[in-house]
Amino acid sequence: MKLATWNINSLTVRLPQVLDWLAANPVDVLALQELKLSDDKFPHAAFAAAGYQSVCFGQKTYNGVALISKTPAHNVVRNIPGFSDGLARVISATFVAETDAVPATTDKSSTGIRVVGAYFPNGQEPGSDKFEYKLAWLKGLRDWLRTELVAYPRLVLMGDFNITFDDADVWDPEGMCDQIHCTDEERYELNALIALGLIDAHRLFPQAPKSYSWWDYRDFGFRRNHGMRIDHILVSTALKPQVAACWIDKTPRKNERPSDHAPVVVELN
DNA sequence: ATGGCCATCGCGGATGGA
Repeated sequence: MKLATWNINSLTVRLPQVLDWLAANPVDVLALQELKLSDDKFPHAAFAAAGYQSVCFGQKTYNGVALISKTPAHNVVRNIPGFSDGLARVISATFVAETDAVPATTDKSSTGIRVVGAYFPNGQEPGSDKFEYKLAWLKGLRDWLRTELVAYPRLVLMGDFNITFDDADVWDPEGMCDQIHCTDEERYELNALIALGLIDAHRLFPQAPKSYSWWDYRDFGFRRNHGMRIDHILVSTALKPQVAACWIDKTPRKNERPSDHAPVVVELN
């Protein structure tokens, strides 16, 4: 089973690139972030024509998330139950791989994989109202995931986290020290998610140094590899033995009018 | 360097992103 996450920074602009990428990289589930469109504008038909189903949680202009999949999404949940949020940031569902097809009556929590696709708040600047919202949202996510992991031991949390783990995820650690995505408060919350029983799939494998998932549009950021690794795939401890590979696909960042983020992919046996 | 780029809304320039 292959899963991927990609912040596409407007599905209206990037739909052709997403379809091209899926054609070249068939995956079982693709989590998208920053759709920047409302549900009534979501291109279900275009994905269906490419052989994919889709469930979305859209929002006009900002945010918006979706799960694109080969097999149906079961038990779809939008946002974080228990955390009041007016923004469309999280969509979750259970998926059973085509090869693992089971009768419809079977409990999918035992054979399927629970996928949580999330667009974490940016936070803008430490100390700002948006930063406080980011920390509150992270706490809400953590409290909810603690019980989700009990209900769904086979769980993948993936998306645009807008947080780096440490200096290895940052092209300019000195310049970004205590800046947004790199503060101790954000990293504390990220490690608190890890402490729930989640593992960074990227670091289960040897990776090229300076592997990033986002590069600033300004100042030739991609060409100079001035980036950060802020898009992550975390797998639950129960899934860890099945993780076969994890990589960042920089190819679409070389497109014309690219998203500033690259897709991250994980392969499960 | 109070910046650079990009998307949105909407038609100028502010806001948000990261």
